[in-house]
Amino acid sequence: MSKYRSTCLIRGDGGRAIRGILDRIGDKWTLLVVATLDGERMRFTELQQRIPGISQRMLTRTVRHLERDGLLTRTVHPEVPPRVEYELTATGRTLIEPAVKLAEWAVDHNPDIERSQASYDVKHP
Amino acid sequence: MSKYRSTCLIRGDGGRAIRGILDRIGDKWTLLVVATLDGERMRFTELQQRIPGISQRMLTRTVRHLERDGLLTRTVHPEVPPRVEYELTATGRTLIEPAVKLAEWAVDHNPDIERSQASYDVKHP
DNA sequence: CTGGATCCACTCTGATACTG
DNA sequence: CAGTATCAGAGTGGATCCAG
Repeated sequence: MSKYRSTCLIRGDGGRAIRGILDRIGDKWTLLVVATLDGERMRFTELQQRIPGISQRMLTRTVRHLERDGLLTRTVHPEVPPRVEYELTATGRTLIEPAVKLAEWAVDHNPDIERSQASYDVKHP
Repeated sequence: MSKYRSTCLIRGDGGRAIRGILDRIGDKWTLLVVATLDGERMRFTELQQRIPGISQRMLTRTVRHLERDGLLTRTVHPEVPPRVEYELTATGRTLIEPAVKLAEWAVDHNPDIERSQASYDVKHP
């Protein structure tokens, strides 16, 4: 038997809750944006510089989604040239803890997983 | 400042670790399969029945990926008709805890998020 | 500086039909 | 029973160009 009967939290309602959060953070950049904003207010360009590889388009899309979900605030300063600052909301900050748990799991088990993949691949040509 | 300086776990190496795990579990069915197998050995059809909406094709793909990653074992019994049983490995079981944390976060904050989305949508027609 | 608009390549998923 | 094969639709991400 399992120690985690709480898997009902994942399977409950046919998985709608977990599906919702994965739709939110399961994409390529969302968690990186959230982690980068952890504890700091930051403007668009700085955010882009701190996330290597993200394009303007994807950064725009990602912060828009996060703003819509209420996980960050977007502040436009009425200046020329424009200055826009992003900051996590209280709700957004609470996401960091479970996300870090997941990252810890990834770091801890990546070696095992990569070994398993390698051995699987030689057995299934 | 933030309580979670451990965000370096997410941002470290440019996000490769977190990207890896999201590629693994960020799809539509993987976490549901893992949660359904929690603590039980189960065969293909039973698994499919317990995960409403999953197609044969997607269940096959999902368990194959999980097998390759070493998160579950696939046991083929040499019988007719065939019987194939799936079971989480030790590594697979360790994934459940962080996944449940994420699901808890989703359940806790879904009301807030849905309210935020609704208010965002009326303001951005 | 911020980010909208467009185009394209690729992937993910589902439906359907077939098989040892 | 437990898959494989094929096809089509939707979504995602990247590159590029343009604008307030």
